[in-house]
Amino acid sequence: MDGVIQQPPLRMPVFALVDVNNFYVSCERVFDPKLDGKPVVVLSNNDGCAVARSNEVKALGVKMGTPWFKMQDLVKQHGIIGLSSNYTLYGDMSNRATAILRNYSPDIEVYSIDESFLRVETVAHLHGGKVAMGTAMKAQIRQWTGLPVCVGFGATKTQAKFANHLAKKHPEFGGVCDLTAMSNDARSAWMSKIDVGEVWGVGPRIGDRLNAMNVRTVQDLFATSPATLRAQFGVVMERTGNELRGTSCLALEDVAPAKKQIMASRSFGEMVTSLQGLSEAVSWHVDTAAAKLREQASTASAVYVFVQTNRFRADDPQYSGGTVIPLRDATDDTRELNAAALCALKRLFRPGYAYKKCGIMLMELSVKAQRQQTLFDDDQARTKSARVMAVMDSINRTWGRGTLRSAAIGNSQSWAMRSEKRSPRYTTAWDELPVAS
DNA sequence: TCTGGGGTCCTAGGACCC
DNA sequence: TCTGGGGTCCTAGGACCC
Repeated sequence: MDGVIQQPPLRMPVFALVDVNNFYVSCERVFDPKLDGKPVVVLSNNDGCAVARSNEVKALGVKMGTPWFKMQDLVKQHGIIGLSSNYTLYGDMSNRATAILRNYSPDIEVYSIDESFLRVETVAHLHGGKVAMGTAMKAQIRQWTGLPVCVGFGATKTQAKFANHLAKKHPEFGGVCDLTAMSNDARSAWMSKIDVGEVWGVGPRIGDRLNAMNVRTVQDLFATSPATLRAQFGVVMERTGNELRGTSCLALEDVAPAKKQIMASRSFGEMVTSLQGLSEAVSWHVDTAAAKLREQASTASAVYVFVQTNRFRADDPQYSGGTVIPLRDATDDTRELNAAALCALKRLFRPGYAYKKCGIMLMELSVKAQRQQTLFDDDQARTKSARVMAVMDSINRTWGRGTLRSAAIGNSQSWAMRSEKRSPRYTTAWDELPVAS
């Protein structure tokens, strides 16, 4: 009607969860089609554990986190292919998939490297409905990046997660499942078939306790009263139950909140026994974490450092320790953070141990622009520090991390992690581009 | 020989204050 | 012999997520 402002109808929220199947393995397969149909695992740093498994490997019963050396029998029997993780490649592929999703809905939360939530209630009709929209996203991501995804729709994030699980595990959905379009009977039937441990927010511990209460399936949890969940498990599980029943409690976080702490740590490729070796590794971690700190325009007021021996070698003498150094002034200067970290390390270090791992955490972060001035502030020094850091970040952005780094890190890096089976950085390094022949 | 790394939130309990 | 009540802040530990 002319002259009348039409109020949009109030719509209940609808969330979509788009998730790449076996993400790391799928990235590898995009560039090496010979991996298709073969059992493939991608290994954690140091080529330690399986962190991604192809369906063929899952079918062999290999669990997430299984150490590579413990699956050598299966590797020989079934020809499992193990690849070192290539986070540069995965990060770039993730950005490409996310860019496509942004064209479908402006309300998007990039939840992890391989999953995004979207609010779709105001845009799904543009694509002919939710399932049609999901199918279109799936096809476009496949065509433009080569990655396979599944899509789940629900009235809440927890429901969307569940719908995504159905889409992934049950071929009859064709990779796209809309829980909001199901009849109550159909929904309960599916929920009755799935283990309660699959619900988002139910981990191994709570899963066991729920089982002990005879809550075994998703439907059982659906039917458990909020009061019971509150009394037995607390507010988080109460919320999970409400979400499962369709009351949205978890909002879409379309702007990522700044991190409250930033951590960097690694196991060593070889054991480290000297203070010098540990110092180099700690400085390396400070470089990494401080770059992230500046990226989110924060400063840190404390640095935590920890060291550990190899807890899996029961016969070796064991030692682990950590300590926090508070800083007088909040800072984002790598050099100041590093000085504090090395001071902490000197306190922690005990000779005579074979160290396996160390790490640092930047804590008590605050927004740089709101930094508290202190009595002894030296503005000139601050400005100079900011310039040095800006140059360092800019060089490292262009030429790759570690191009310009603290001298404290050294060049030998005997502690560096193993990564012997890494694929090329096909999309981000000129000299590693794929070649068509 | 070989066992990942990076986060968040909640709760309970103690210290301390008035 | 009797021994308050309410509140905040901090920390450690436990649970979860990918």
